[in-house]
Amino acid sequence: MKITAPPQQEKLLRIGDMARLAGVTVRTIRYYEQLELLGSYRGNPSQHRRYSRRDLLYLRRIQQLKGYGLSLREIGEIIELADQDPSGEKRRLMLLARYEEKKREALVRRAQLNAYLRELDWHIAQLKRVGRFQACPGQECAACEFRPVCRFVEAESGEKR
Amino acid sequence: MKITAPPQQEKLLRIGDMARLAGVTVRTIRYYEQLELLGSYRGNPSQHRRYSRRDLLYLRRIQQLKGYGLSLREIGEIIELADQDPSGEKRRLMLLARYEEKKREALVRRAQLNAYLRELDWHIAQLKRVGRFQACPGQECAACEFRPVCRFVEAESGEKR
DNA sequence: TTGCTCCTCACGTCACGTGAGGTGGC
DNA sequence: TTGCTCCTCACGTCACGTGAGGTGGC
Repeated sequence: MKITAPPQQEKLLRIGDMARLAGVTVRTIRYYEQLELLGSYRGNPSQHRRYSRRDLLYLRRIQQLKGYGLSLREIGEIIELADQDPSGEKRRLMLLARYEEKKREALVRRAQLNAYLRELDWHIAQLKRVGRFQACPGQECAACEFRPVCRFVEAESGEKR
Repeated sequence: MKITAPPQQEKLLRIGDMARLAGVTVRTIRYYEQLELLGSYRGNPSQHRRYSRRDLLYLRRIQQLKGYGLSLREIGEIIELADQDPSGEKRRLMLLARYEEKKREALVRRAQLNAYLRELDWHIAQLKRVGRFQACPGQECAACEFRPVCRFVEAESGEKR
C-alpha cells in the first residue's frame, strides 16, 4: 500500500498533524514510509506529504501491532499478506499464530517480571539493612539473612546456554 | 577496574569458558572490555585474554544489573562509583535510588503487560469468531460484540504526546 | 514579512551479531 | 599434525534520534 488514493473532498493532514494524532515523531512516519509500511500522497505543488484519515488509522494499526510485540518486519509481512490475500483467510491464520506466539512470550515475560520484582524488593531491603554490602559476595554470606533468596552466591555452579 | 591482578595459584579461564559459564557470547565479553566494564589479564605469551573467578563474578554481576533493567552506561557509573568510593555509602544510596526507580518502572511495565495480555486475548477471540475481520474498523463496528474493549474504534479522538 | 513547518541527506545510538582473514595452543 | 579457539578489524542490525543546510506555506 504505497500510494494513497488522491483526495476526494477530505481535507488532508500534514505530517506533523499525523505525528501528533498518532503519538509518534515525524521521523518515525518517514521511516515507516522508507520501509514501505506506510504511503503518502504527494500530488500537491509543494510535494509535501499529505495523509488521509485512512492513513492515520493505518499508522495507528502499526503502532498497535508494535505494542503487541511485533517487529516492523513482521508487521510488513502482515501488510503484504493483506495486499495479496483479499479473502483474508491466510492473513487471519497468520495473525492468529502470531498472536498466540506473542501471548506465550508475554506470559513468560510476566513470570520473569514478577521474579524480577521480588528480587528488586529484597535487594532494596538488603541495601537498607546490610551494613557492609560491598563485601557481597564474601565471608559474611554464610551468616547472611538474605542467603535463601540470593542468586549471587550460587555463581559457582555452571550454567548452560 | 581495567586490569585484573596477575594470577596467584588459580588456574585462569579462557574467554570461551567465561562466556559459557556466564551464559553470554564471546563478543559480549570483548564488548564489555571495550566499554571498560570488564578487565582481563594478558600477561601470558600468547596475549590471549585470561580471567579469574573474580572476573566471572564481576561478569555475572553485570548481567544481573542488566537483568534489572540498567543500561550499560548506568552499570558503568555504578562501577566507577565503587572505585572512587571505598566506604560504599554513596554507592549504596545510588543503587538504592536506581533500584527504587527500576521498581516503579517495573510496576508500570507489569500493569502494561497485563493490559496487553487482556488485549491479546480478545484479539485472539475476535480472530476466531468474527467473520469479516478485514472490515475492521468499518460499518460492522456498531453491532460488533467486541466494541466495549476495542481501542481501534476510538481512533478518531486526538491524543497528546 | 516573519517564523513555523517541511524537505533531504547522513551520521549517531545501543548492544551486540557476523563475517573476513589470520594466528596460537592442546 | 589437525582442528578448535583465539585475535583484530570493520561492517551490519534495529528503530529510530539528531543535527545540517535549505525551501515552502500561512
